[in-house]
Amino acid sequence: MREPAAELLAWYDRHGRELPWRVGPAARARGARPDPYHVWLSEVMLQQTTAAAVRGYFHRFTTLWPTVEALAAAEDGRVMGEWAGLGYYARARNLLKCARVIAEEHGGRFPETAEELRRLPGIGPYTAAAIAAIAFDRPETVVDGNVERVMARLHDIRTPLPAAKPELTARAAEMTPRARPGCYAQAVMDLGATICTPKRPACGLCPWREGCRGRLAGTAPELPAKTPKKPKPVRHGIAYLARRVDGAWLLERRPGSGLLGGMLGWPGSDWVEGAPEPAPPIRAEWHPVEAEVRHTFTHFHLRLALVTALVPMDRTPARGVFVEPAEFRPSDLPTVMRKAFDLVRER
DNA sequence: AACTCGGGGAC
DNA sequence: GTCCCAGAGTT
Repeated sequence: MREPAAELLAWYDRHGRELPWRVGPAARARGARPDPYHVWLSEVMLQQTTAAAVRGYFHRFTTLWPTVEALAAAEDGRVMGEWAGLGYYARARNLLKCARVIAEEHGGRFPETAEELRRLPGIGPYTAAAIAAIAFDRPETVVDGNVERVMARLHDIRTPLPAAKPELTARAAEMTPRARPGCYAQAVMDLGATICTPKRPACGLCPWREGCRGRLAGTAPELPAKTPKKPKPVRHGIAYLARRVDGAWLLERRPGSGLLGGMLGWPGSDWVEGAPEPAPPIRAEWHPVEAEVRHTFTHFHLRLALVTALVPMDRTPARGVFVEPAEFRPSDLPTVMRKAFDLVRER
């Protein structure tokens, strides 16, 4: 049998997924390389996000902003609006920061080494290695959730995450080939996404089944072990959806850091575990809405009460700004805010 | 090392 | 409902 890396690359050439940010086998054979801008953009979008969710966003971003310079020149609110719904909004803020550093300090070209890439906003150990390997053919080792799972099973490593991370990284590095490191990185991740899945792995189809110690020991489906996570508390809040008589909606740009940072939203109370303190953003006759918005964030469940009001033209809000119907795009809202709008719009 | 930070699909 | 996902930044 061939080296494991060669075995996996052969599997990848036959079974690798076709994705918009990838260069296919035929083009690669002609010497084509992926655009580093596309690699970077896709890798940031793919952080903790499935390929299926990224597809449409990747297409819209590359259409609106074909180069990193074009993205660097975009307005913040426009980029945040296009990112709306994809989640983890710090990624979008750092995406813009990074684009502007690349445009202004690097002449519009991405650095080619993982070490240099790592210093840029929003590029951590994984993304730096991924860009260096995929875009610049550097023999870097990428370690994402897929690689951790594959390595834990292949080597039957039963230490729970995150403590097992250094060992998993070391194992992954040992196996990384000098040839085609970008393809190899994507191959391991494809293996994790399609064969070595979290539940019910398809070991019978796996190119590494012969040497897999986890499969032989019967531990594979349970690996990697993880330290138990805390239960999510329930927080409560009130959102105020004010409509002016001309149809404008009262919206607020959220602070540039923290939850939903930099995104557009409805003014409201703090979100707390007890009873929320009312905080109407404008003097008006508020009407409660029967239904509430339920939404789950990374570390808490939210139940959001909604109130609405119709306000006259001459009244000034204490918080937020009125946005005319012509310039209001519900798709600019993060999901929890869009849910609130959808509930109120129907009434 | 532990938290914070979204959203959707699979189960 | 829980778990997972091509993780990074902060404390």
